[in-house]
Amino acid sequence: MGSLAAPRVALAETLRSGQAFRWRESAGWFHGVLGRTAVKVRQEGDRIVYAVSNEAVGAPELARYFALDLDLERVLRSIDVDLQIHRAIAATPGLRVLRQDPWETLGSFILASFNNIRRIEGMIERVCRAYGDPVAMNGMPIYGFPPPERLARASERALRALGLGYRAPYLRATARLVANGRLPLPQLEAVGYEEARRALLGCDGVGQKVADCVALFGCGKTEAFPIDVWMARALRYYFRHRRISYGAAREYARRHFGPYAGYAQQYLYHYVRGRRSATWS
DNA sequence: CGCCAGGTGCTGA
DNA sequence: TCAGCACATGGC
Repeated sequence: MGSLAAPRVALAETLRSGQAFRWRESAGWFHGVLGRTAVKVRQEGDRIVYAVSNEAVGAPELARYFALDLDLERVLRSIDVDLQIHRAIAATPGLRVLRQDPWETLGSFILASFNNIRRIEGMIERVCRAYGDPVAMNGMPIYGFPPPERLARASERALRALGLGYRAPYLRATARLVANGRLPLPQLEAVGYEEARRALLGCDGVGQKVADCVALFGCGKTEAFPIDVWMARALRYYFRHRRISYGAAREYARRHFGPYAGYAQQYLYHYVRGRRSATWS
């Protein structure tokens, strides 16, 4: 058991904000897996208390995962540029953008397309149980996200049997691309947003939105601004009835919010989704 | 039951 | 470049 300083973090909202799909809440703890390590976390005021199944994950790894090195106050000041985002920040001031494993993020968001979060969680859970490595903590079995080599060898039929639907061949094809080294995922953190985005767009089942999600949540590109149906609703605040292409909206957002547009995106997403039946005329 | 979900790929203008 | 369409599945 350990703990680390996490000033003004909103742990539960962050883990439930649709960027990670594997955290489960039970008896006051959030249980998850980082690599081959089972992890449970809980917020106590300005600290994150944690326990791990092995020493591969400790305070440095968790600080990185939760982006605790980032000065959130400064980031929020930089994106707080209009009334809508101001309200979104005020609603959940400790929301954070996680730094997740690029492969798990890529595979997960391929499954997430044109889907709902509840079902996404179930699909990923079944993929992990079928192909992932088991890790255990307190006798509770948890399975890690399968390495690309494992999914590259899975048959489309077997993946479909897990309820992945038409996304099964996409996941398999992209796993092959990564396993063959033709998509150098670990290198994408070091290149610029545009280059990372271009590389990701070469994957089967990856369009603009998924590429932006992976760039933001898995490659550290804080300027990435993924636009799903909820974000399209939030963007009506800026565009009203005007029809606007994905690319034009994304570029507007990057100019409007700056280098941390991705944080603005996460705040707006969480805010709009929380008011799902609100009147945005 | 019908509608919706953190969209993508393909086609035809 | 862009609109229109099919696509699996299950939650609500």
